[in-house]
Amino acid sequence: MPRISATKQAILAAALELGALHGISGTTMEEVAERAGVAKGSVYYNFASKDKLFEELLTAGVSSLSATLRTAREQASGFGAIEAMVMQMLTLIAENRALAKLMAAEIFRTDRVWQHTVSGLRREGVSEIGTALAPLVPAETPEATRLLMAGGIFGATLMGGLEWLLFTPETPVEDVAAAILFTYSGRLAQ
Amino acid sequence: MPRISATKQAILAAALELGALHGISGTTMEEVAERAGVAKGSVYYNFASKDKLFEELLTAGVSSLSATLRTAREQASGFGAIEAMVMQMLTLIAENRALAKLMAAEIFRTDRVWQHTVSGLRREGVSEIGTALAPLVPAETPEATRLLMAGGIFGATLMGGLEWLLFTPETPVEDVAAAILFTYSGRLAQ
DNA sequence: GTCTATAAGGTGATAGAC
DNA sequence: GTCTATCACCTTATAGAC
Repeated sequence: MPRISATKQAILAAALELGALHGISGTTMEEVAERAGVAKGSVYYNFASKDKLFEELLTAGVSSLSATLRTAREQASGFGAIEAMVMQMLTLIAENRALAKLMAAEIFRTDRVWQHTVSGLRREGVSEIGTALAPLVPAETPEATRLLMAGGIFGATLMGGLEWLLFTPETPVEDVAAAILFTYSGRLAQ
Repeated sequence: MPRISATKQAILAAALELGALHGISGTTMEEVAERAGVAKGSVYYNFASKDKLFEELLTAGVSSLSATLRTAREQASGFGAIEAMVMQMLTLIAENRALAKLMAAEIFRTDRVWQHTVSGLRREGVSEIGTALAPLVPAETPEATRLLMAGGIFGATLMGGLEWLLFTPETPVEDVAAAILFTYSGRLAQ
């Protein structure tokens, strides 16, 4: 017995697809209703407001990313943890392409009601990577510096992942991960 | 004698600040006019439409980034070119914080009239970095792989730069560049 | 639970006086 | 060149029938 009705699920799916396409501000509740195959009144029966609707979508995405990164980190050690996190994050992006686009567009917004939610995405993602970096950087490295590095790895994976899906989607995920990880091998700086 | 009137400049400045704060869709022409200290009619006298207004803003930003990266690349060689590009891109982001936020939010949009403009930002940025990478990667590396790496470096710098400005703006730009570049030293993977 | 109809307010854009 | 006034439309949200 699903605790989420078919209608609610259809609305969420419609909102996700449209939001990825036109952004959240660019998506209207009318369009969402039409795409979900229900009337606008039904959308408002299931979600109190447009903000609540998208917040639910984003919250689910944040949880999903956090859990994925944490699991990847715990299943490997040393630099292997970074490798696993990059790989798993790329897989997640590929599986939830629309959600990834939606979140990428919102990630630096500071004026939304769900700001806390999306900000949590970056913070949790970056801090998971930061934790994995701790044993890999010199002992005297300040935490802020480590978080900047983590932000860089997070950003590289996100940008690389979206570029991959937009321009060369036929490339296997392993190759994309390998390309990003190659930059950390030290062979560029030789 | 400026070829751009004071009014036009005030409107562009207002649109930039508001756009960085609320996004482009979230910014109204009424607000832009108010902040610029002119009437809405004057905004429309200077810009044919809201789209044209923001397109002008974004176009200027793209040119600026492209020029900066090209200059940085040409003034150094080998890995030094990557170092210079990261450093100059961070400097540019710091100097044009609002523009950087505006562009970051639009960079993966595919449905806007200025899509071509913003898409050009990423493409030109990534391809400049890709050019600098050519002598640094194994000879048999496909171009697509090299561009994925370049996208990663671009994404790392953008994300690192925005995190820097949002959370630890007192950190000197050199330290931020050093943190990002450290990840390419190979010392993480040892 | 889902629908239709409508309210209430905002938005991009234009006309025409000055 | 800049202003005020206004249009036509769109958007979120709600009321009430079924």
